[in-house]
Order: sequence, then structure tokens, then C-alpha cells
Amino acid sequence: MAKQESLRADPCPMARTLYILGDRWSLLIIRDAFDGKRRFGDFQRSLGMAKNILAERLKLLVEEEILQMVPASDGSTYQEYALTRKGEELFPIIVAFRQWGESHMYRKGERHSVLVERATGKPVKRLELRAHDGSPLNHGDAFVKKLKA
Amino acid sequence: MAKQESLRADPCPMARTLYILGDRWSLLIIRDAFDGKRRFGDFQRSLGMAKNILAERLKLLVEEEILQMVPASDGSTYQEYALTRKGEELFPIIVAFRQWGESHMYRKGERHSVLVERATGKPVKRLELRAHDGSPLNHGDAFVKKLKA
DNA sequence: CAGTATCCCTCAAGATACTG
DNA sequence: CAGTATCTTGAGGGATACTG
Repeated sequence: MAKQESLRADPCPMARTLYILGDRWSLLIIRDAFDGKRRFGDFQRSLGMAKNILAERLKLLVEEEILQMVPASDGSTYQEYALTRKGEELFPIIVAFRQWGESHMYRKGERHSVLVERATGKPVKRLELRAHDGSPLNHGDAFVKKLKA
Repeated sequence: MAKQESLRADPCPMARTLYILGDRWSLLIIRDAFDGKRRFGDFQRSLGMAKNILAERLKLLVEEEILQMVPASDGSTYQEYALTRKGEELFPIIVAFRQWGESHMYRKGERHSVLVERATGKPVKRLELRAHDGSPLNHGDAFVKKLKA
């Protein structure tokens, strides 16, 4: 058990999403999933977190249909955790975090990993939001429209 | 006090970012900031969180130069919290969360708020990642390239 | 109004042992 | 190997009183 239930029913989409992802581990698990990890032990060794906590998080992520359990790709009897379509759609969140971190969380000269295009080997371009007319959409150019329940 | 120091020096940009944003409140504060809120009391009433916790979070966000304190826009003696450039660049993260939440955290028919373009009034388009050749970049098309320290 | 100072408590997280 | 079960700890968070 865990996780602040009040967020779950919040009217704001961000708050609801934070019910699942608003902690120190979930996004790192998902990062690892995008990185190709699928086995309980892979996550556990990669993240160095306690097994019961990992199990709890994985359970929530499966319940929320971000991960699904599938038969192991090798012949073994175990299950693996694979991203669902819903989980794959978290990719922009992961990339947004990565890119912001790359830009702002390193001292000059300090090296870090980079996300590159598989096809070209070039660093991935910045996530950009474009308006309907094709121009860049900045934060001042959008606002939240409240809808009545 | 608070916040897991180990993440702060992690080699992964995502992990470092989670040192600041990986909790249930920080991103909601920033969402409110994008929504135009600037005063301590605004945040406090909007989020309904304890004042000491809010003060703690605001302090970290100022230390990390995501918010800065500026003189109040009205004549009052108080300070306000404004997004820095670094803070404004969190916009894609906020939008990515919002859009994913809108797509996946509501039952069919359940209404929610929408982000619209100020100029056109149309809903903001999906954040998309494009490759250097202009084609859509999906999660399988990119990978993390490790750099040696 | 915008915080700070205390006190308290829950729960997220860790450690470890155990099981199919 | 992939978890579950237990126990413990500490930090994240809440409530409230106080201050410039």
C-alpha cells in the first residue's frame, strides 16, 4: 500500500498522473524499461532498491496498465515486464526529463549520457511544441481552459 | 531538509532532475506557476498543503534557480515567485504530463481541463519528437549512448 | 501576509529472511 | 530467480502556534 489517494481523483490531469509517477522510483523504473530492461532482477540491480519496494511499484505499474507481464523471451519459466502501449506513450515525459536534466543539471564540462537516434547516431533533437500554424509554442502562448464537470 | 541526496549526483540526467521534481508537490507548484500564480498564499490555497512544506519546496526551487524572488507586482512590500528561464524550460515536462494524463487517466466521457492555444483557442497539439529527417521519432528509434566520465 | 518554529505521525523505503 | 513476509527506520508531510 502507499501513494496519496487524494491525487488519484484530482480534476487536474497532471495531479492524477503524479498519483502514479510522483515519487522517486517510478520514472526510473520506466526509464529502465525504455532502456530494454524487462526482468525483476534487472530493475533491482540497476536501481539498487529494496525488493519489496520494487515489487510494490511494479504491481502498481501493472495495475495501471503501464507495464504488462509477458512470458520470458528466453525459454525460462519466469515472467517479464513489458511496456504496454500506454506505457510507451510515456516516452515524451522521459525525454522531457532527460533533456531538461542534460541542459540544466550538469556543470560545464561535466559529461553525461546522451539520447541518440538509432538510425543516424545523432543526438535526439529537442522536444518542441508547435502551434497549429507551425510556429513554436511557448509557455505564454497556451493556457488551461477549465471545463465544468 | 529532505530529499534524497543520492539522486543529486547520479550520472543519469533523469535521476538528477528527480532530485528536484521527484515528489508529489514540486510539479504541481510549477504547474501553478505556469498558471500565473506568484504569491505564497496563492500556492498555499491552490494546493492545500502545509505552509512549512510549501516553504521548504519553494526554497529548494529558488536554490535550484527554477523560481526567483521578485518584488511584488502590485505595490505591496512582499516578494513574489517568478519562473526563471530555467524554470520556463520545464514547460515540455508539464505539457507531457498533462497530455498523458488527459489521454489515459480519465474514464470515457469524464471531462477534464484542456490546454489551449491563446491565439487560436484550439487545443494544444501533441508533443512530438521528430528525427533529423523530419519523421516521427518513436521510443524504439532512440537509445541512450553512455559517455565515459 | 508570508513565512518560521515545533511537534507529531504516517508511510515510503530499507534490510533481511524466507518460499515456490 | 522472483518474489513475499516481517520488522525497522527515517524522512516527508501535516497541524498549529508564533513572528516581523
